[in-house]
Amino acid sequence: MFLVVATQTERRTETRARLLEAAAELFAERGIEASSIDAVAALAGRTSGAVYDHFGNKDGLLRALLESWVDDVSSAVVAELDAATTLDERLLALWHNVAAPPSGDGRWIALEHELWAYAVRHDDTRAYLERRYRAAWAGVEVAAADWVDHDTAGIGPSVIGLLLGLEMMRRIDPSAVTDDVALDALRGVVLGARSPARI
Amino acid sequence: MFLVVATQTERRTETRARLLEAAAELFAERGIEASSIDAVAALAGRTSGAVYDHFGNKDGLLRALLESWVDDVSSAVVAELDAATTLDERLLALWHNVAAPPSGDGRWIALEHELWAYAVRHDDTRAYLERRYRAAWAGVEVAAADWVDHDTAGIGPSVIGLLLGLEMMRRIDPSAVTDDVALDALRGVVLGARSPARI
DNA sequence: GAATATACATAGTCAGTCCTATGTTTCTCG
DNA sequence: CGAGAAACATAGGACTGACTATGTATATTC
Repeated sequence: MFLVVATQTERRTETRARLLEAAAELFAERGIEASSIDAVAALAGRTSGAVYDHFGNKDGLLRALLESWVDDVSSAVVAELDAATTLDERLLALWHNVAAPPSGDGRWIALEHELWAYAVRHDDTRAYLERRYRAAWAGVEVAAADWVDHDTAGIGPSVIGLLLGLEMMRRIDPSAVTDDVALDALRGVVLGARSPARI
Repeated sequence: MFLVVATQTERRTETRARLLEAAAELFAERGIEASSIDAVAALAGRTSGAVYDHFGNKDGLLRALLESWVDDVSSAVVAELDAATTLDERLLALWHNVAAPPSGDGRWIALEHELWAYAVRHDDTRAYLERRYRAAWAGVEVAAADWVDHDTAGIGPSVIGLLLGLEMMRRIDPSAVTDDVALDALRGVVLGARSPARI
């Protein structure tokens, strides 16, 4: 019951890819702790033995998934941002990448939430996620500096947090978070950042 | 090994309260699925038998916890909002109730996240959470209508989402989300809601 | 105050999970 | 082409968790 593939290296590479793909799918859909190694292996068309040979244990699988995944998303976002010219276009591009990701893989945001929930309870994963978010925050602040004419220092967490929070609300009731609602909120955070209260 | 309390009703009432308190504690700290019935019972000074006699199964325990919890938080928030007079004071009161809840129970936001994560995968709990959030959104919109002089329809999900999202970022790195950062973002969302882009 | 009901405790079942040890088939290399 | 290695598969151990069935001490009722 073995695949007949040209070389061992090819077979190993494909197995690794299938396992990571299956893990991403299941982790996003059912949650990390609720997904068993056997279920991941089965979805990949392999058995648990393959997982342990490749990743050692469940944590190794998660770690490998994160590594293979780091900037898939952010690079996709950057590409879309480059194509936009007005502020609203850019903000909408941001939101669409969260709410309705175009690039095949429409589950990354669910995986992001799952990862956050896992990380806040597991210190080593938390450290990893902290680096990741710091980079994302910095990326937002640098990009936003080109969009508006005031200081954008410190708005990274607000923008990323708003995007994730809006997605949470959208998962509760999609009709409550239209593009207009999201756009207004994002514009408010980016533009109103340092403006004094008007009331 | 039985408590000697006046009446059976009293004993039952106290046991129920202790079990719910323990469930809230563990669910918030370790997650719902990661908390065993035995652990909840042990923390409450009881055994699993008590849990099954009171709530039938684990889902019943969660359901009861939610019921007992519905507006504890929102009523606390409303009280603090009444004491505030300026917009910034109100927004800061909102944020502090999320970031550093004063009322004894500093875990409600973690429980809220845990509940959200659980609900998006369990339809019946999701239906419950939907009602809850709709009420919260409406509450925000009604309250905000008194704070600003423009239409606040539709900002409920943005404000709630921003609060939750900011708290997520704060859990990753507390120093990244200062009161000022949160206040700026909230002000932006509330004030800039329907204003046209200025750039 | 005996019979019954109540409020739990105790013991045990069954299924699921992570992981280890070992087997088997295919590939690789001299 | 034969020996060894590589890439998995298989079997099983040890544990945990939800849930059930039953036992027992306390309270209530007649």
